[in-house]
Amino acid sequence: MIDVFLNYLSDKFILSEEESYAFSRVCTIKKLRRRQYLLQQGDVWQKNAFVAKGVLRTYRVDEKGTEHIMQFSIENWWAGDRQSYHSGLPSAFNIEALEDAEIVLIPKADFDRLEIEIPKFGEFTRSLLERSFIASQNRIHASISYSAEEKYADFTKTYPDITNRIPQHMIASYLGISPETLSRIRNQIAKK
Amino acid sequence: MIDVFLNYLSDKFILSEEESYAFSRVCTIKKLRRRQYLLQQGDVWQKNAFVAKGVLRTYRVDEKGTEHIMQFSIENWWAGDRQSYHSGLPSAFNIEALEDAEIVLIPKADFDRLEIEIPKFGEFTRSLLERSFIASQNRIHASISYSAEEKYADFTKTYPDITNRIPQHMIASYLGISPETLSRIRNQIAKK
DNA sequence: ATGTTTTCTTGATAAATGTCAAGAGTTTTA
DNA sequence: TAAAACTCTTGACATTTATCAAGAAAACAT
Repeated sequence: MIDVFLNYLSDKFILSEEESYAFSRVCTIKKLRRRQYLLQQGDVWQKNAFVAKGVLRTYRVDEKGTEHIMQFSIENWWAGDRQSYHSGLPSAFNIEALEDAEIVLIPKADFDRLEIEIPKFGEFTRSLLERSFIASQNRIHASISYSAEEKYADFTKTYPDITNRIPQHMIASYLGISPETLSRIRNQIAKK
Repeated sequence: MIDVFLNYLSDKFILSEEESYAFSRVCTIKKLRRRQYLLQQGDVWQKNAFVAKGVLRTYRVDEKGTEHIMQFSIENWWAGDRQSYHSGLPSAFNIEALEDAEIVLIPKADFDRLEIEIPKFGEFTRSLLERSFIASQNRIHASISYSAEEKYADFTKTYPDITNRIPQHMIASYLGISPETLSRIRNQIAKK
């Protein structure tokens, strides 16, 4: 499964054999069963997680016990909690596998070191962060501008690969609407 | 006004005199009157803008003509459009001064070069980006989890300096609620 | 200083969305 | 393979929020 990760990297920038080895040396594989947690609220997150297989959800639970999904991560995506990663404080998030999954883990210390030792890698993670930021700006725009129906249409268009792989009520949670409303929206669309 | 910018930088990392000079050489000052634009939809954004004085708003206009505010920028903050900056495509945003403002501008080419020539600066802009990303994650969390009243409480708590400096209906726009609803929420709060 | 524009409020009403509850269909688990 | 858990749908109703309209107050511009 480390191959999946090395292929991903070599697709993003030119990777020598030594560099490839430097990565493989610091990677560990974590296999998760469906419903199993990669991170639980209260734990400190000090690593980087690359999804080689499966689907994860990152979510928070509010005082009323309602879950709010911040992110889905599928193959070739990353998961984690940047806030806890940088602050060293306990995380407010849970990260859970929605399907059996295989995750490539790199400890923070190694990851941070490799970013410096392999400048192309540092540049890549920066551009990843830039794109993550832009994606989150787009999500904010959708959430303050769109109706529930428009939010759903935007989601399915932006993430077609995720749409059919996860329960509908989780898409509703991600969009900040109730599962019943989403069900009715889909019913409306089907009638058209 | 470049002093304000140089003070800001030297507060963030140790800045030698030569480095200080390197920055001042590439900066230009743009004075904006209230209502004047720093960026208009359709223009390509290829610079970095630091607010030395005043308040800016970054917003989009939808098909119905409704404005949606993505960001406010006050003294010691940055403004711009990262998407246009990196893609070279026309911006979907407008950036407008809400008060007379003074902006320090650095062309993209110079900025990108200084990030490399002065590694501490590159690290700083990266950490700025990390913090911007975390802030936008928090905004997403608020927007999918909170009621209109909670969103307003969260805003005033997170940005007390902005709250009293801009018209209420613009906070409503930023939060994705109608100005009437925000007015009623404030009325409720006042009664308690 | 005064006319103009902007901002905020309030009421009446409409529309969107949420909540609760029940049931059918599906998938998972033991 | 049967029971349990989960998922989705639908109806009835409640609540939240938006819209439209009008007027008062405040800020701005000449």
